[in-house]
Order: sequence, then C-alpha cells, then structure tokens
Amino acid sequence: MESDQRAPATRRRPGPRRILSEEVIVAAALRLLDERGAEAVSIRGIAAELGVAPNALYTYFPDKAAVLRTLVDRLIGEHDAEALADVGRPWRERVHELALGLRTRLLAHPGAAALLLGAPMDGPQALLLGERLFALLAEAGLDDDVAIHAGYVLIVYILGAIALEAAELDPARPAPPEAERIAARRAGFAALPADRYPRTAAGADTIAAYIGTGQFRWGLDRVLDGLIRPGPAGR
Amino acid sequence: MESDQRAPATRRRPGPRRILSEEVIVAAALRLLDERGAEAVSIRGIAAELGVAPNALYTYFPDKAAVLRTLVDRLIGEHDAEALADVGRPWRERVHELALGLRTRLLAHPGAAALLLGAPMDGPQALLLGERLFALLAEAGLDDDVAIHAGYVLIVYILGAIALEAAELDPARPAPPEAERIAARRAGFAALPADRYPRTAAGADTIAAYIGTGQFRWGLDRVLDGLIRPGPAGR
DNA sequence: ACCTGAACACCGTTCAAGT
DNA sequence: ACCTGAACACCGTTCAAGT
Repeated sequence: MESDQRAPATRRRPGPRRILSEEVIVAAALRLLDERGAEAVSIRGIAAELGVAPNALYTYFPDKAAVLRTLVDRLIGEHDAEALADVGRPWRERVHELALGLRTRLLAHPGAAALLLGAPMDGPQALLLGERLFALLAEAGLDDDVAIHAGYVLIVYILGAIALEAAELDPARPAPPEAERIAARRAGFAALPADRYPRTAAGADTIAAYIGTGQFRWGLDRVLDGLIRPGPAGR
Repeated sequence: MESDQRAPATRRRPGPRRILSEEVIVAAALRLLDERGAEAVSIRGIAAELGVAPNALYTYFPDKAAVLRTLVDRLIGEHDAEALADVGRPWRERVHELALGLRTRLLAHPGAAALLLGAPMDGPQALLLGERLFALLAEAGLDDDVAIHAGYVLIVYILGAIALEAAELDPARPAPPEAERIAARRAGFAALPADRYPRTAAGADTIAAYIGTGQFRWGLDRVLDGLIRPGPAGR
C-alpha cells in the first residue's frame, strides 16, 4: 500500500487520478449555462456537475473568469474554416456564411452571448476568426491595412448584433421561434407612450421585426457596402 | 414620546427617515464602479457606501440587476438633446457628436461599458436615444422604416465598438492615454506566432491602432456610408 | 500533479420586527 | 413607508494535507 515506486501503469505515470481536463470543465460549464442560465455557472456548480470538489478546478484554470473566456473562445471557434477559405466562391457569400453561422451557434447559448463583449477578444479562436475575416476582405479588394480596420468593424457589428439579440432571450431556456419573439417585442413597443417616443411607437412593427436572420443580414450587407466602396470621407 | 399622532412636520409626512432615493443609490453604485471595479458593485457594498443596511435598498429596487440597468440607462441618457435636434447643422455632424460623446462618457466608466450589451436596451433613456437617431436618419433622407432599421445598425456599431474597447480597460482605474493603450496592444499582437496568425502579426501596428477616436470615427463613417446610400442588395 | 476537507471572507435576498 | 437585525443559502478562492 505504501509503495508508490512501482512502474507506471501506462506510458506516463497517470498521477493520482486524472478525472478532469480543460475540455470536460468547459463542457460542464456550457451544459450548466444552457440548462440553468448564466448565474448557475459557478465554480461550485461546475464541480458538482462533475462530481468533484470545487477547488479541483483550480488545477486547470487560474480563476472563474478564465473558464468563461475559454468557453466563449471555443464557441467562436466552431466554424467551418475550409468553406471560408474556398476561393472558388464569392467572398460576400462566405462572409455571410461566417456571420450567420456564428449568430446561429451563439444564439443557441444565449447565456454565453452575454459574455461575448465583456472580455477582450484575444483568445486563439477569436484571433483565427480575425485572420479569416482579414483574408476575405483582402480578397474583396481592400488593401491589407484597410482590410484589418474593416474586419474590426465587421466583428463589432456581428458580435454586437448577436449580443443585443441574445440579451432579450431567457438564458435558461432555448430561444423561442422568431415569430414568437417578434410578437413579444411588438407588444412591448406598442405599449410605449406615443407622446414621448413617437417614432418608436409608430414604428413598433418595424422595430419589433428587427430581431431575426433577415434583419441581421440586411445590416451586414449595409456594413459591407460601406466598407467595400468607401465614400468621400474614405481613409 | 409615544404620540406619533402630531401634525406632519412638513407638507407630507416624511415617513420614518427618507435617507435614500433611486438617485442616491445609483450614484453610489457608479462611484463604487469607478473606484473599485465591477465586482465591488454589490448590494452590500453600495449599502456600506451609504451607511445603511443592505436590505434597505430593496425599498427602491427589486433586485441588483435593476440597479445596474438603471445605472446604464442613465449613462446612455447623458447627451445634449438640443444640439442633436438642431436642424441648422448637417445630420452627419450630429450623428458624430452623438456617437463620439457617448463613447467618451461610457469609456469614462469602463466597468459600466461591460454591462452595455448584457441587457435589453429598453430603458427610457435608451429609447430616447433611439428616437433621436431615427429622426436624424429620417432627415438624412431615409424612409421612416428604413431609418429604424438603420438606427438599430448604428446602435449596434456604436455600443459594440464601445463595449469591445472598454473590455480591454481595467475597470478599477481611469483609462490610460490612447498612446499608451495602443503601445500595449502592439506589444501583445507582435508577440503572436506569425505562422498561425500571419495577417494579425504582420498587421500588428494597424490592429493595435484600431483603438481610439480616429478609428471609431472611421468605422462610424463606413457604416453610415453603407446605410445612407444602399448598394444593389438594398432594402 | 491532482484532488480533498476545511476554512475565510464574502455574496443576494427574505423575513419579522420596529418606527 | 422605510429602515434594521438576523438568518438562509449560497459564492470564489486559499491553504494544508493526502496520494
């Protein structure tokens, strides 16, 4: 019992147990986020989910913020890199695919979307996303340094729109169908005092309908228009 | 001593004490946010700042989230409404003023900026901001419902850019000068492995410089260009 | 190296009570 | 109506220890 000098069972000595890993922890955090909302994602909650003592997680992450940053970065990274690099397809189509794909995946985890713009976008997957956007915009004819500025503007629009849309969702449960969300918004805006917010009340139907794929795409196209064919104030 | 039947001291009976108010609570929260960062803003912390028991705040706000929502909405509302409505000045100039002013004020409270896109923008001041943007864009020649969509895109860009920029700041202390922030970014990007992030590393200087008024304005102009003169895919 | 038990210094919120 | 004391059910993180 006292001899731990014996040869390693596998190639490397397995250490005491090796139950956990970064992946397993992040996966548990995401599960918690989706099932019980943002405030259920605690170190203690994740540990309980994994059947482990809370402080076990500190072997893999320095603090809770690091877990969340890693989680967000992984979600950002889940896109089809090959399709984006396929030079045979028009660049605008590929930007659409990137942006819409990102929106779909992030809205599937509304709790995570709230964390999107709360920390610097400096994770490895976020940087890769930037690389791909820069390359796409360079293909579209922009000079390298303009492409970089333009890529940042695009990221701001894409992530900002997703975050703002996700803010209306209940993070504890999957997003209701678009039609339902629009109806709820319409009711809210129509109830506003028309004397104070005349345009908002009058345009309630229009504003209510901003949520959704179609409008996300419309805004994306307008931003791309502005970036690709700079106006008189151009850089 | 036992008779509390006497006539009210002032016009309305003052109640037991009336120490607190919504304004005082929000102001204390903001002070805490600026001086000691986001995580110092707790119900208990605010109460201590005000010399009051923690649960006293529940007379004025239903929960902590409501305090933060009100705080953000107030910050959004601090702009010069008259200057924006001044029809004598070009609309683009007024949009700039609105956006840049918002950026300056929100970056002065980096901790608050992180909360910007975490909750729906449905506070009274946020709605007023929307009204003003819609009016400006209608002046710029957009149809009413297009102006509403365009206004939303603008808000997404403006708030998204501010949030992303604020995410790099230490919320516990005032923002360092722009040059210093750019230098710190440049060092970070230049240190990236060039084989994995070729464009990011090569463009480190450019990316580092994205932060700042000039670039915020450049992006704003590009977005406006796209919105005001819709391209072939226009709505 | 990896995990546990126990503890520290906190949280938000609720309840019953005092004025 | 407005505020307090006390309590409940939590937090994130650290430390010393076991293997």
